[in-house]
Amino acid sequence: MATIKDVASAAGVSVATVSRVLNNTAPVNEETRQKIQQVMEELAYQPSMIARGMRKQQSKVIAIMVPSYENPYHIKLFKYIENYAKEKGYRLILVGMDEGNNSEHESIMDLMTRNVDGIILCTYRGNKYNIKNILQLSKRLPIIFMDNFEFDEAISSVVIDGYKGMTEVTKHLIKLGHKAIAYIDGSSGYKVANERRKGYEDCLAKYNIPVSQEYIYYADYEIDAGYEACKYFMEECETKPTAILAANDIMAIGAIGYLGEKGYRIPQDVAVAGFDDIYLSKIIVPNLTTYRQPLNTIAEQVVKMLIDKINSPNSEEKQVVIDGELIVRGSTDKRVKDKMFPIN
Amino acid sequence: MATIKDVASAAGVSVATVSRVLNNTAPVNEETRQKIQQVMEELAYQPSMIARGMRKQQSKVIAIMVPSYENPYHIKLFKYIENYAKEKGYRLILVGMDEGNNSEHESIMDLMTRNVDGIILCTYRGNKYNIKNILQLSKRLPIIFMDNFEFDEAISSVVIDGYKGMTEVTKHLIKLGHKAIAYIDGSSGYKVANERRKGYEDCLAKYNIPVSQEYIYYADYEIDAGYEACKYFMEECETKPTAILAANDIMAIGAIGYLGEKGYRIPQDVAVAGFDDIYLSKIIVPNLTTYRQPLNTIAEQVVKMLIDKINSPNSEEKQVVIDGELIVRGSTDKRVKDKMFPIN
DNA sequence: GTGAAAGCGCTAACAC
DNA sequence: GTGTTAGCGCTTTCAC
Repeated sequence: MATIKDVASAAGVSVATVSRVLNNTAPVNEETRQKIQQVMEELAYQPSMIARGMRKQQSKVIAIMVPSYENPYHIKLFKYIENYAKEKGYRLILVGMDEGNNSEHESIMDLMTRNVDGIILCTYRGNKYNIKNILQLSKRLPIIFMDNFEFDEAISSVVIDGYKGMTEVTKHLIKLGHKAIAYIDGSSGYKVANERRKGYEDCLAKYNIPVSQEYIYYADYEIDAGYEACKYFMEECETKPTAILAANDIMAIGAIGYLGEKGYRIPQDVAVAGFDDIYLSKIIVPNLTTYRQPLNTIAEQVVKMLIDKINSPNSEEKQVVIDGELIVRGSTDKRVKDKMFPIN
Repeated sequence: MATIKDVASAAGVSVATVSRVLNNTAPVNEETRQKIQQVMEELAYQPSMIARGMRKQQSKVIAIMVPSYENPYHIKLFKYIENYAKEKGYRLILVGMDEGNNSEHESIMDLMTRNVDGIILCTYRGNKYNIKNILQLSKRLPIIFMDNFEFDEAISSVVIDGYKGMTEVTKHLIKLGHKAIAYIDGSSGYKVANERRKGYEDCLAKYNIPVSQEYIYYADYEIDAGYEACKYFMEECETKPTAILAANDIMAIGAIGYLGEKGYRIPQDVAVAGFDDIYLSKIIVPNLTTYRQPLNTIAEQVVKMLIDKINSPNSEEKQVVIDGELIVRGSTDKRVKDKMFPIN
């Protein structure tokens, strides 16, 4: 790779001048500029982002940390965020937290040694001690949380309104006549999961349906857990539920897998609903009723907030809550026909 | 972030000595070493990878370029490769080529400005002109191709034996009694796609089944195309096929989506098979017959080859071909029962 | 309008 | 066994 020095000497000017035309940072004689540009062409010169970053102490890259690569929800989110970030001149790097034993804290430190300008933290699953640590880090490195876990201190976050969303889905099930509605919880103990479950519980209560602990299975957002949860409901519960609601789509799909294997009809025997609206919801048969997260809006918002924070580190922290939308499909309402195409 | 200079002055030594204990590059007095390590602890010092990379002209990061983020196949591959790379001290960055109009060439240039040490090119879809360009780049930056497109020159690549694989799947269908077997092609024109299709064609020929152009639909590896292809076969072909074979799983799943919508029974009315064995194959009902790519082996191989190439840039290029395995499931053989769990 | 030079954080000669 | 120094490729004062 040609360096700025190569360009300078080939053009018979100093590196400073080359830098000036590169960055439009000071007026340069038109002729000289032409000459320099021409040389840059010839040498196929590309400025080293590394050197530039080192000098300016910023890299124009941001990282997004997700719990795992397996859930299409996060991959899709990554894609949207990458698009918005690109528009603003930032590259994105994806960090999955499922493999190895790296804690969020370690990963963030690692990212800092690579000069990332900011981080989008998509799920925090560490312990209380680590939370303190991360909050500490967030004083030095802009971080936007997408997990609204309970804090003493204010942090910047953008989340969907899980309480409201789950209330809507539950209501939908109740309106359909269900009373025995089981719930597959997410990673219990964190606010996102708690909020969603509370939406379910409060909605039941509102319609005078008792909330039974037997009908709540504490899982981890993964597909296999959805399968296991459903197995538990159908094989262990005194009265089998007529509807199963999961804290995310992927677990709902696990549940559908179990029901399919055992020959239950969906939704006639058991209705199933999820949360997220990943594309699998339209692939699975029957199509999955769910609560759509407007990923595009979320992505736009989160990128905007992060970049604002990068540009003015001392601006105050703010919380943004975004609304989703109930999507009714065949897994709860048999009148709705499956319609896969187009998927996107 | 504390710098090496901070550590040095806090420990009362020179930066060189600190660097020595950091890299174990020369003997250091035990007491001094202790002192330095203690100071590093206190300051939570982490060496800047950027500065180190700048100095050593290498970043310890490799990039993997994939056609899109939508196909779980590539995401899974990314995950495996990331694991092996991590073992060797490399970080991975993921670059999807589907959005925006960046060519492979531009993306590679961009990556070079960020000092990536090597690239895994998972699919090449540019034109002939660009191929020359990329081959040129591969002289300066180690690249391993996972697409075995036709070249004059030798390049390093690791690919699965698509010809053999597709032959096996086709044979399986024929053994089941099918004669009207339609084929959904991948991105036609590239060797991977051509090889797979040829496997299908040659196998038909071997069993004296005429190869009909009507039964070949040229698609693009995406799910929607699989749906469209199937629609074409079932609505336009004079004699409807009794089996549909797709160049990858995601298209097979698109086809299943169409068949499901229209009420065809699988495999009784139409059998469907794919290629890859992504996890969706076990989620879809009925489970998909496919040809399993041993991603773990592939990942290990590709990382090894890339790192070898990084370490000795002038070693000769080599091609590695890996075998897969036919996986028979309910989408072709109704005796095989669906079994989703565990998914991984 | 342009050049010389310092410096971002690190490693590696080279000297002692 | 340790310190001094040059330099990776760039940006940015500060002179002129």
